[in-house]
Amino acid sequence: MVRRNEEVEALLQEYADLVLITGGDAFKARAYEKAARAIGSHHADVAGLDAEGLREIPNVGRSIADKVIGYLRTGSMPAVEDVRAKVPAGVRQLMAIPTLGPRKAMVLYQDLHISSVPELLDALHEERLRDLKGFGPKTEENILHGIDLMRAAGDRVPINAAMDVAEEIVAELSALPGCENCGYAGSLRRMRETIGDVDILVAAARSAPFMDAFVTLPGTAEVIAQGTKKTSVRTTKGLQIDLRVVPPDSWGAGMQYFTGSKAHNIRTREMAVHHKLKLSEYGLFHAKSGKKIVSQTEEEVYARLGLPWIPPTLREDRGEVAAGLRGELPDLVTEADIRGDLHTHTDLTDGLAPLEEMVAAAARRGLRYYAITDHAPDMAMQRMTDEKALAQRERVRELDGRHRKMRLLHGTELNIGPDGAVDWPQEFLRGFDICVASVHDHFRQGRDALTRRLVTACENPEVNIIGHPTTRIIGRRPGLDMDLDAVFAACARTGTALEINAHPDRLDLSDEHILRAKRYGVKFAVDTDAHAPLHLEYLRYGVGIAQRGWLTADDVINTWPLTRLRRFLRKGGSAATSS
DNA sequence: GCCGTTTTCGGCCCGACTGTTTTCAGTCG
Repeated sequence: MVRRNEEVEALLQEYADLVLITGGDAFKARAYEKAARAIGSHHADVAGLDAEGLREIPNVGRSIADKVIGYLRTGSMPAVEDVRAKVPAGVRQLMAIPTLGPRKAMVLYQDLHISSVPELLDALHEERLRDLKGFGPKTEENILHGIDLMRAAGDRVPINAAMDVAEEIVAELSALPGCENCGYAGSLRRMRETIGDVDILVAAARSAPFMDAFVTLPGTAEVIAQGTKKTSVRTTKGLQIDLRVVPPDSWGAGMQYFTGSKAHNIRTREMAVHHKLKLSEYGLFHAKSGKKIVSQTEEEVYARLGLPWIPPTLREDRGEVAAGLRGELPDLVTEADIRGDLHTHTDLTDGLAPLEEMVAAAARRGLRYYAITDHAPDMAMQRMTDEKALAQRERVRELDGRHRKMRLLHGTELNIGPDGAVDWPQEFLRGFDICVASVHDHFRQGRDALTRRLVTACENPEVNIIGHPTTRIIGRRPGLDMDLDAVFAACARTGTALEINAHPDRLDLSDEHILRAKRYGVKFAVDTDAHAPLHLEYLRYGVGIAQRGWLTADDVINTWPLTRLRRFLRKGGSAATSS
């Protein structure tokens, strides 16, 4: 079963938002936010905890523990229901618009009775916001821009949300008698950064039992269509899921077809036509006789077209077919290749778990090395100091060696200031094993200044990795406007790696940027940026994006043995060219 | 509402930026 933590997290976060919208105590809202975050990233399923167990989660006290227990028992939380009755759900949706917070959302609702994004757009076009206190022309512009950003993300969901649902359904359907094969296909299998709808494929002689089970799964809000070959539902969270059942011997052709992409399928079908064949979801057939040739596995289908099996993450019609024909498909990096995580946090700054817990979780995942990179002092809210960093280093050195197979690196995530300088003087930086450097503020400096800023950071001899290089937040904040080619060139020249941040809301760099950067000879680091042990699992999404960027293990520094990695970390050493 | 080598009350991640004001509220990280 899916953990109930996410649903409890969402509920507590909603309550926190509603407290703010209704002008309640900001500290109380903050308390609920912190509890929501802690529960969402707690390792154990809250459904299995009693009040005492819940209170062991940091930032969960008596009041919230009791509310959660009540909710898990009855399916409702009265405090939330009360405040929901006062504020329409749409008002909270307004807060999803960047630059629109709880106060402005409340003003819009109270003064203009606006409680949805379309109503807000109408009001904007009718210039009804002009008279509101605190709303000027720039506010209008920012709101319009924010709505555009949200629209661009459309109804797509982050990949981890889709993955959780898909894996749950695959597990359920796989357990049914008669299931020969079951898996997810579509953009999820291709590891796109966001997912529009989830495609599940089953191979079975009879489809009815699967269709019946599918529509009655918990979480199904609406059955959009139900047939013998295809059934579609919408979940309570609004995600559409299509289930297709194919005959057992059509499994391979079905997976190939439903995995896509559309452009890749057009390319492969053209090749079939060229060979006087016809490719469909049921198999590869002789065009004239209609006689089936192959259909059981993807490998067979590709082989009959003269191609090696093409990894799903490459199936975007970006040259994978031509590369396959030439026998030049890259040997893609896999999750198993990753030996270490080079960007992680603890509760010394904004992480949720103590150093010891993060390290233990990393060791359990079988990592061979692990870097702790808490925030640096220039991010004022994190309250980092020299003393804290040094004390942490001492603790890291003590812990190092306790996990026999995993070495620890002590690092930091520096802030790249407006001029490209970072938090600490060089001498202090030299004490770290590894330095990630990231942009956390001044996002709108202008293209030239931003480019110079990143290039300057690369040129710092102590900076090893540029963290979340564009700083985009998917669906919320566009990437920095800078000359990426200049930055990529600077990384290659200085021996600075670019991060592929695996957090599902970031996935930064994106696949297209990776493809571009690789041409400069840049090296990459696939990191989780974990703020809790559970986040270490995000690695798979980072690896997915790396694969979509055609990266091999050699391109990714945290697949390397530690000795080679250490050489790379001494910038100017020869590691970047040797292998 | 949570929390405690400043403890059971009184703090709570702090500072900067933006856009609106004309001294500051709201938003963000």
